[in-house]
Amino acid sequence: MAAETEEPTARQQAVLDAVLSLMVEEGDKLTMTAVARRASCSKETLYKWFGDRDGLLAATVRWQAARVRAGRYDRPTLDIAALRDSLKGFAATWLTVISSPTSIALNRLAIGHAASRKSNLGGIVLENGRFAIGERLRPVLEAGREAGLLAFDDSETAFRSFFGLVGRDVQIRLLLGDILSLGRDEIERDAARATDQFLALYGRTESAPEA
Amino acid sequence: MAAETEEPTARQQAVLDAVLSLMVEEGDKLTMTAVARRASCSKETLYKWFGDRDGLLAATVRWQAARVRAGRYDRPTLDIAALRDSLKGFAATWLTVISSPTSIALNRLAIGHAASRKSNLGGIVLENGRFAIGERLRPVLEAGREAGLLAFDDSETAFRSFFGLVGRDVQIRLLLGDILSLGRDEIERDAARATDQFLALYGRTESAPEA
DNA sequence: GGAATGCCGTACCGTACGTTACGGTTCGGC
DNA sequence: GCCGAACCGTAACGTACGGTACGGCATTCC
Repeated sequence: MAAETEEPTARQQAVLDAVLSLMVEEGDKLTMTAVARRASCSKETLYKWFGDRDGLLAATVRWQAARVRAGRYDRPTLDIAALRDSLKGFAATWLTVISSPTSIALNRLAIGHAASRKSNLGGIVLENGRFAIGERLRPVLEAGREAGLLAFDDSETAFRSFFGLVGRDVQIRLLLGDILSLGRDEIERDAARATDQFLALYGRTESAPEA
Repeated sequence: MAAETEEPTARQQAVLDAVLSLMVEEGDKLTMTAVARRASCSKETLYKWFGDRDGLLAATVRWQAARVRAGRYDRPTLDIAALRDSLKGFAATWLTVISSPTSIALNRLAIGHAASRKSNLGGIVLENGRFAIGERLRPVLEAGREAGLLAFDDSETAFRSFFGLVGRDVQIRLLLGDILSLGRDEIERDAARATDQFLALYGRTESAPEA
């Protein structure tokens, strides 16, 4: 019922964190009874606060999304080094997010829910994941274009190529249960590689094939 | 119990097709009773043939995989035009597969199963999807390198970049329920773009940043 | 022709889980 | 000190579904 738009109370946040931890640890044992036990609250309270199971899950997704979105990025820059750093930072952040156990569990849940029709968790996850990062990266790309550092017709197309170069097969493999440990070093290296490749494709100083 | 390695009988194939159709149409209503009704067989037969629910699902995944794997590709080529065509063909095939309702439903199922531990459908899907196409593309890439058309240290790394340029955000968006219609024209265009970008990054005649 | 086998349809069983109900406890306001 | 509200813990209910059992029918084998 609540948590539709308003901020959840501290106690409710604790409950949602319990859902997240349970989701990560137990995977599919995400039963209302288990949540109540983990959060040390009664099922009656869960239903009073969140309406039903889907409401609880939706609130959990939103709660985690709000937490991830906390990361901020500075305004568009001008020289190529700053642009590269900015892109690399985005790439590293994105890789860190999608390889985190929380993200994996959350996406699995949302994808499972997308199979049925009700309560599109998938939409919420997309809105706060893939689309949110796209919206945040767009001004960077367009500033790069205005500064004569990048060349592209459509920023969305350019972003999607960047997205592909960064993520490659990582997310789908993790979601399907592949063991794919991404350490900090590996993420940094992959982020740098993806950024260099993107600049090779869309940078003004290099060859620039059109999309 | 059966269908572990041997080919399923015609009647069993009909059952597995029923599972697939039900999976695509109903999403999560994939109950044993529903399968039996759709396939006009008894539940007893289902359990006799496939052991339990997971066995049925595993057999279904294998059955669909065998069908997809039917597509064959000619041996490595030598000139740049043939290489480009070959890559473009792979890209278009891959996009067609991942955007098909069957693939979406199957991957959703496998991802949901990956949350729990038992019976890794995820492994089977990975093995017959992502990894199978990688193995098939590798000789093409290596032939291209030997012919002096491509430059890369590790064919796996090169392939993963190609994979990212082709798929981008398509699969995760579809899995999360985003409406993203990929027509034949769009697939052809995307495949061509991804191939050109890949060749720009790894082709010998262009700039070749190292991975 | 009769027995056996394979399979369909359906009824049945046990369990897990979402949801509700209720008794007991804590706590803020008067 | 008393009242009501909020909430915890747990019991109880209804249902959905995986899995099993059984009666009937068709086909095949002797």
